[in-house]
Amino acid sequence: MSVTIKDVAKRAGVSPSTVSRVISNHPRISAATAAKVRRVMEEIGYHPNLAAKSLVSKMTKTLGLILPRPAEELFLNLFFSEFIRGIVSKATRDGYDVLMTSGASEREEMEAIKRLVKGKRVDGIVLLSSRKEDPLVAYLHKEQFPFILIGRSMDFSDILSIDNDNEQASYDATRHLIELGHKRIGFVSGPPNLVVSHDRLEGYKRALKEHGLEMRPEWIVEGEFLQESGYRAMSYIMGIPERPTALVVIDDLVAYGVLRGLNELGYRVPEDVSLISFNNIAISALTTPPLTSIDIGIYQMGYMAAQALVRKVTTDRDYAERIIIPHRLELRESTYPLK
Amino acid sequence: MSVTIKDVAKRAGVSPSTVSRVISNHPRISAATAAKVRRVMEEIGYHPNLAAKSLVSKMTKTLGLILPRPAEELFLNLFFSEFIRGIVSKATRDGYDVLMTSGASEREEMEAIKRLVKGKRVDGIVLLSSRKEDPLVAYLHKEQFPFILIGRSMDFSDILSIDNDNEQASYDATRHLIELGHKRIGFVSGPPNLVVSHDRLEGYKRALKEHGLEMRPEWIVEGEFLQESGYRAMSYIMGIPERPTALVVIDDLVAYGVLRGLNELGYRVPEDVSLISFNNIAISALTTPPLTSIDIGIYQMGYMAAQALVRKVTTDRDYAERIIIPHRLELRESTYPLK
DNA sequence: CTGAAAGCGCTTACAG
DNA sequence: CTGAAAGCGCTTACAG
Repeated sequence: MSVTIKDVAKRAGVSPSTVSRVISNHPRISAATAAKVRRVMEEIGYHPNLAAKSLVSKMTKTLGLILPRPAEELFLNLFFSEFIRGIVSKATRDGYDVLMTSGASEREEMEAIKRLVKGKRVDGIVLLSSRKEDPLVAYLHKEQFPFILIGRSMDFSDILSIDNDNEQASYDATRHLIELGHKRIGFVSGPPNLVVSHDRLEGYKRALKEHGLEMRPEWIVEGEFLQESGYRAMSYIMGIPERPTALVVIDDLVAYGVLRGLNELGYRVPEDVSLISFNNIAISALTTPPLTSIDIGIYQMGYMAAQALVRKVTTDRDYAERIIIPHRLELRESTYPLK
Repeated sequence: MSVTIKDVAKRAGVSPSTVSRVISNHPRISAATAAKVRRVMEEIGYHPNLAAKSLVSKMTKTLGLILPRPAEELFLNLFFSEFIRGIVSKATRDGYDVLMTSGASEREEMEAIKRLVKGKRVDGIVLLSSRKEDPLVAYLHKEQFPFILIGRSMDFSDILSIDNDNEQASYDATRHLIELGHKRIGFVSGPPNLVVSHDRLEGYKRALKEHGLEMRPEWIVEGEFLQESGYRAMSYIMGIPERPTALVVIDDLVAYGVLRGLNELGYRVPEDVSLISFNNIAISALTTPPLTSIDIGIYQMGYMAAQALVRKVTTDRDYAERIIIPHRLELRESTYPLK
């Protein structure tokens, strides 16, 4: 009923094999034949059936993407679309589509991934999560299925991953405050079990140490990637006798909560407290005052992830690497020289 | 090399046909046979090859999603992830995956869609755009390929689509301001060629008319779905001798710009100007003051879109309908009784 | 440079 | 209730 390779062959007066070879640009096809076949394909509107193609070629030209579960999505949600755009742009450009699935629980997630892998649904997988002892990572690693991890694995060192240098980024953020003359600098962190929280905290500590500044445990608060978390941290941290004059905040959304908290307590930003945060999502330019933020190149991360995964999928050799996306300080009005 | 239906058959001592029937829950299979086959499948880790399955069944169990082009994405970007979540959740629950593609230009977009349709890559398509005279809509309509449009088509009345009642939503927003005692109410709109701008403007007009209030052309400003657009509108609209005391704004992000503009001009919200907007995206609760906004049920729209499309794909009969997602006023601090 | 044939891993009438 | 056979639309050694 729909147009197949046989219809083209018949009409062009060649065999199906030849049509197939024209499609795949086989070198040993005469220019004349190729031209004729192509003309016929155009005429009768032929499009290859991808299922048939992938059944025999074992390639799907598809990249799989596991959506983070709602509970974990909070952090990702705000730059998710940017990230997706990066992945899909590059994938499409390279001739790949992107297939998304999700699972409501860890078990469902695992089933979804098995379906993709065992069902030969995709050629490679992008993993947005980087939990400790992640079972998805362990599974894909064991199966030797091509995948790329966004973030950093704490369990395996030989997997393809893409990340920022979060330690250095946080060092740079802290140094920026130090250069403005701040001596008492606090850190509003995220969940302590996430690698990104850990790395950013380390960078902060190193910057203080290298500049001979004091680091007090009470200046460091852990929390969630939620604005409420930043909000709540303020009533605590601003009640300390020698309170910080500047804060490094794990994420823009958290910084937004910090901003609200400070406002309510009667502090002004940046006059009373300077604020620098991470991720540079859309809202950071929109707050009052606009937030100085470390841009982590979200779109680029998606784009590069697709690029690296396609390369891994198409080249034979074992390919494990850690790709680092550069960060950049976006200076806005929330940071201010200490008076 | 990978486990196929034949391996299962051999090991279970039945024919491949029988295994296939067990997988598809064919009614005339004895319970004993089914149990035995299932056990073997479990034992040797069998997963059906989806390409083979879809080659013969003509079903892909996949929904296609065309990403909006960057240029048009501005409006969608902020609730895009929410929408995707809705689609993917429901699709996954119904056993469908979601395939995303994009095209950098209109031509590329059309090619992408043809590839999905002709290549039998997906069973149905979700279209996020609803431009006037949209060639994608026209193509899918002509091909009779199952699809659902987010928004409203101006060209065809017989296509499956999902939308808000934007006219009524805007009526409700305006009436809210009227009930607070406002008499001079302005409207900050979006691009005039978008259906959504048109519908919301109409609702605003109807509310004013029904309540016997004056409607002045200079109180209506058209623009883009950008915060700069709202920002710029303020220097104009607040310079009018009899300026509005309240504004209906087409989108939260635009309202954010309005807020900034009013701040700079020395007006306070809501004391000097009340503000209500649409979409209730994440940032609307985070502004100062938080914005009263019409929630349009973005997640639900995605969820219902997937549901309706799956139904259309799985049922034979011709199925064209306009689904309306209810809206809801989320009252926050940007609207205020007129003093 | 091109064709005939086998096969990828499934499903589904047809027959029993 | 179950099996043998044909076929979905491609690709790819093999042979010429």
